[in-house]
Amino acid sequence: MARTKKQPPLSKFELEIMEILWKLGEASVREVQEAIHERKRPAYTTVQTIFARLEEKKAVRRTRKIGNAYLFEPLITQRSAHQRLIDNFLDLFGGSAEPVLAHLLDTGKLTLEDLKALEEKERHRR
Amino acid sequence: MARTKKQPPLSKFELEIMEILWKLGEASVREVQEAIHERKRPAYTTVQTIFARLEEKKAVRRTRKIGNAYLFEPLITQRSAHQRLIDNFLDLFGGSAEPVLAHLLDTGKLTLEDLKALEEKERHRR
DNA sequence: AAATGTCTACTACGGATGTAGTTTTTACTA
DNA sequence: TAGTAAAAACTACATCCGTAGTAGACATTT
Repeated sequence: MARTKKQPPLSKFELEIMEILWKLGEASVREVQEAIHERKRPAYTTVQTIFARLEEKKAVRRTRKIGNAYLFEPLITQRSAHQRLIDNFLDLFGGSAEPVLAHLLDTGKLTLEDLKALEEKERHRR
Repeated sequence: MARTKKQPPLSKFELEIMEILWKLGEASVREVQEAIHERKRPAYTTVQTIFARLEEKKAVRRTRKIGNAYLFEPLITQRSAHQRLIDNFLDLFGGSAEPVLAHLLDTGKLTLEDLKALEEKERHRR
């Protein structure tokens, strides 16, 4: 079958940028940079570099130019990116979710109540 | 309080080596290298390098020498390493497990039955 | 049009990681 | 004890990532 070119993974910071872009829909480097909480706001050119890398990775593309700045939009969905992240992570644990869940329960990160709530939601979803 | 020195994270490959070492308990570089399925078995010196890095990270230590080879043993538990991995991962999703779980359910990686089974186990565990 | 501000494009750099070659040491063997 | 095999120790290197500086282009404002 026609394989869709496999996307390279996004790094933590690249993902943060994408999260903002998914929220804004279309934005300039400046807008994204300023959307980052000032405590952790990196230099403008740092964000620019990330955009360049996201472009290479085909995760975003330039749409149009406003003044002398480009606007960008996502080329991948939040859902697919998250999916990829989760899959990669699960791979570390042999590919199945169960051991991870067990761990979450074991450490109290997930409670019986959480489980029940999820179950309820799941039941309604279908 | 007396802080226990924070361990640096383990990379994917470092973790794979650790998994083998946890299973073997105490082993030489050679033993670990040969325990890797030949399809993905790296050069002996590659494994050696990883052991050196794991030593730096205080994840393993040399115990004794057999012939001219050292034996190594884990200094950290599998549990703690997994915990760290999971925590780091959850950070990507805002620190809580719920969105990840939702995703797993959404994509069928986790079913209602899985949830119920987990719930049962959890109930018994306490 | 000249000055000023803002943006893009390019370059850089250190640490982490996967990967392995080369040199030196060590231990067993003939 | 000299030779050889195996391991240790050291060195190397490309790629990714976070981080940002600098030079040159372009747009907006006097």
